[in-house]
Amino acid sequence: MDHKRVIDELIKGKEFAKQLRIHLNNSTSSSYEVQELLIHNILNSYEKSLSLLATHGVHLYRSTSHESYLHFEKRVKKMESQAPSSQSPHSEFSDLDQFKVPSHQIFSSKKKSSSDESMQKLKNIQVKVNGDKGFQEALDDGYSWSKYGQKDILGAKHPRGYYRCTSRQTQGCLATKQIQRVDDATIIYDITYHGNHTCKPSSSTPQLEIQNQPSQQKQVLKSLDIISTFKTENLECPLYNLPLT
DNA sequence: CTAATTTGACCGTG
DNA sequence: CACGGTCAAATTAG
Repeated sequence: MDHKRVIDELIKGKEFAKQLRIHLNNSTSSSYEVQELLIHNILNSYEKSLSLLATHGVHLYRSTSHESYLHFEKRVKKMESQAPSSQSPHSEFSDLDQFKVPSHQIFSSKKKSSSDESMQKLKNIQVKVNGDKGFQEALDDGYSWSKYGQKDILGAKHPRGYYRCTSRQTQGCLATKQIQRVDDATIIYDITYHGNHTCKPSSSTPQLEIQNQPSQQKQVLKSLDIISTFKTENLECPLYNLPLT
């Protein structure tokens, strides 16, 4: 249920913010990286919440770089102006019920549903990574991916890599992801997941998950190599009911 | 040798 | 028509 997910995300964000406050009040034991991680996670919670609210590809909110938090207010305004329908910029999230639209209704409200393919979920998951080890983990997140393309993106220094699940042939798994290095100084990769895996994770590397419980301190502190990897949720995808060749 | 990646062409979308 | 995503031939890795 999207309602619950949004609330979970916002709770996460709140917890991250609390942790950040603790870290800021205790500057001796707090590294810059941890602080940045917490900020990053807070923003991620917002982004996830917003993309949940912008349900089902009707409106997609994408963040493009870690600079997002530097221009956070600008971005918020932009997002608000892009936000669907009549939500006030200051609408409380406790008003979530107003966004709780049955999914079939959302689908039917889509203007051009050219094919079921356009219903595919898009998940923008920004993974911040330290060093080469982290890069490997960003590539190898529990599934096996094969690269099928690479593209230079206009403003970006680094090209974007396009990967698809290797079990596309065998299991018809249509999951896809993009990895883009965002910055030189702190090595950040923007990873966008499309669709869900219908296959099982094949790699020995377990998928990192962030639990839905509010207490995630250990998880956060553990993830200095992969600063944040969010669980690829099992959003149902109508595409997978289609016959596969 | 086969499998995976690279890379320019192609193509749809805004 | 430019940009971003995908295809597929060529090339490299295993």
